Amino acid sequence: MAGRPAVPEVIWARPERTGRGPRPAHSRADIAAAAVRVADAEGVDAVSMRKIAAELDMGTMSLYNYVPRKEDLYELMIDAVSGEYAYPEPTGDWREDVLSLARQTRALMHRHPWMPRLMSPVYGFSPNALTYLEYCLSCLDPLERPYGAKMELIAAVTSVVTTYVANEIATGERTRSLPWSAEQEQAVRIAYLGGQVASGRYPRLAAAFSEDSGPIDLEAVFERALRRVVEGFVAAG
Amino acid sequence: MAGRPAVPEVIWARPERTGRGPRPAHSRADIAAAAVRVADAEGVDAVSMRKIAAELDMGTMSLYNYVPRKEDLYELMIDAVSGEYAYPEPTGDWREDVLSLARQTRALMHRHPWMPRLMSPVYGFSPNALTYLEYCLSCLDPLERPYGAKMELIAAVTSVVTTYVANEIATGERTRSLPWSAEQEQAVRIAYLGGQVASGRYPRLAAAFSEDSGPIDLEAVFERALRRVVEGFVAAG
DNA sequence: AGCGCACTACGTACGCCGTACGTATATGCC
DNA sequence: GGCATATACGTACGGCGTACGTAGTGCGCT
Repeated sequence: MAGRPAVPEVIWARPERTGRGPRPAHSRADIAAAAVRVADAEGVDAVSMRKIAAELDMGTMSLYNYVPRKEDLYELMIDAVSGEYAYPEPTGDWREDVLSLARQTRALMHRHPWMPRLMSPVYGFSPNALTYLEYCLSCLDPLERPYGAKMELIAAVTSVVTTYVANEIATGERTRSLPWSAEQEQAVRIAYLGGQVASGRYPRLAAAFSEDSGPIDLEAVFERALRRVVEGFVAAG
Repeated sequence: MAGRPAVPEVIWARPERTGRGPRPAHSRADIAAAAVRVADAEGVDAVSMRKIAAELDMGTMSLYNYVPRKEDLYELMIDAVSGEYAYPEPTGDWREDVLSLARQTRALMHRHPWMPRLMSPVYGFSPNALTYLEYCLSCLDPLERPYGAKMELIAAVTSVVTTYVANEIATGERTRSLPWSAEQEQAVRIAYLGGQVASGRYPRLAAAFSEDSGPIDLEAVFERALRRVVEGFVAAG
C-alpha cells in the first residue's frame, strides 16, 4: 500500500515510444501476442513476466520497460484479443445486433478461455475496448433511450455473457480434467452431493437434480439467458 | 498436470474427523474464520497458507492436514460467509423474495469485498451453498416452472449481482485507493480518455460521457438491473 | 557540433509464495 | 498391546513479482 503511485497510471496513457533513447526492440503488440500465445497454450497461470520475456528473447527486467506491472500485461492481452471482433454494419434490428455480438463474445472467450478470469470485473478502456463500446452504441442507435440506459444494457449483457461462458469453461475443464469421466463424475456426485441431497434436508434441490431434462444444451441455455436480459430491458424500462 | 488426482476431490467430501489419530487441534470453522478475518482486514492477497497457519499458531505445513490445497481454503471462506444469510419465511411474492435475497448478497459482498473474486465463476456445493439454493427454490415455489428454469433464473440473478457488485467494489477501491480524488480522477480521464474520445473516432462514446446525468446512484442502477432480469424471465419465458 | 539526459537493456537479489517430503509423536481399533 | 492411521511441523525446492544498480545508446537542445 505504501508504494502506490500518487496518480493512477494506465498503460494506455503512456506513449509506446517517446523518441528519446534507443529504439525499443519490441512492440506492445508483439508482447501481447506472446502472452496470449502462452495463455492459450499453457493456461493463464503460465503467464509470468519471466516466461513472456524469455519468449521474446529478452531479459526479464527489460520487459518492465514496456509493461510496468504484471497487471498491465493482462490489460494488453485483453486488448489484443478484443481486436478479433468483427464489426459488421448494424442491421437496424438492435436486438439481433446485440445478440450476435454476444455470440461473438462467447466464441472469443471459448477461443481464449482465460478471458473471463482476466476481465473480472471491469472491461477497462483500452483502445479496442473503446472501439467495441462505440460499436455497441452504434447498434443501439435505433433504440431511443439516453446513453446511460444503453450503457446499462451493455453492462447487463456483458455480465451475463461473461458469467455464463466462465461457467461453461469451468465445467468443461472439470470434465476434461482427467481420466475420470461421466461415470466417476456421477459416482462423486452420488457419493457426496447425493448423500447430502438424499438426507431429506434439501427436498427441492433433490427434486431439481432428479428432474430428468435430457442432456443439457449449453448453447440453448446461453441463448435463453441472453434473450431474457434483452427482453427484460424492454419490459422493465 | 501430472500430479492431478485421479478422482476429483472436494473438501466437503472428506470428513472433518476420522476418529483415528490425535484429536485435531483446530476446526474447519476456526480456519475459515481466520482466513475471512485476514481477507477482510488486509485483502485477499494477504491470505496465504503461511499467514493463516501463523494466525492459528500452527506450523505452516500442519494446515495442510486440514486444507489439502489453497483453493480449498477459498472454498471454506466462501462457505463461511455464506452462513451470514438470513432466510426469512418466503412471503409468497417470489419477485420480492428474490430481490431481497439479492440485496442481501450485495450487502454480504460489500462486507467481504473479496467474495466476487473468489466465487468466479462457480458457486460450488458447500453446505451453506446447498442451504442457499434450497432457500432460493423455496422462494420460487409459487412460480410454476420446471426446476431447470428456476435454476436458470437463480443463475441469471447471481450473475448480475456478482458482476455489478464486483464493479462497485472495483470502482470504490480505485476511488479510495490513494490521495488522488475526484479532481485528479477527472484530470486523468481528460488526459487520456478525453483525448481519445475527443479525437472524433468515438462520437457516441463522447456523447455518452458528456451526457450529464447527475451523480450516479449505484444502488438505483443495481435495482434497475435486477428488476430487468426478473422481468425478462417473466416476459421471455 | 556536441553535450546531456532520457531511454533501453539486463543481471542480481530480496522476500514472498505453494507445497513435496520426511520424521516424530499421539491416538483409536483389533 | 501393537499397529495402522492421524496429527504436527521443520526443511527445502522451484517458482514468482519486482526494486535497484549499472552500462550503453541515440534524440533533442543549445
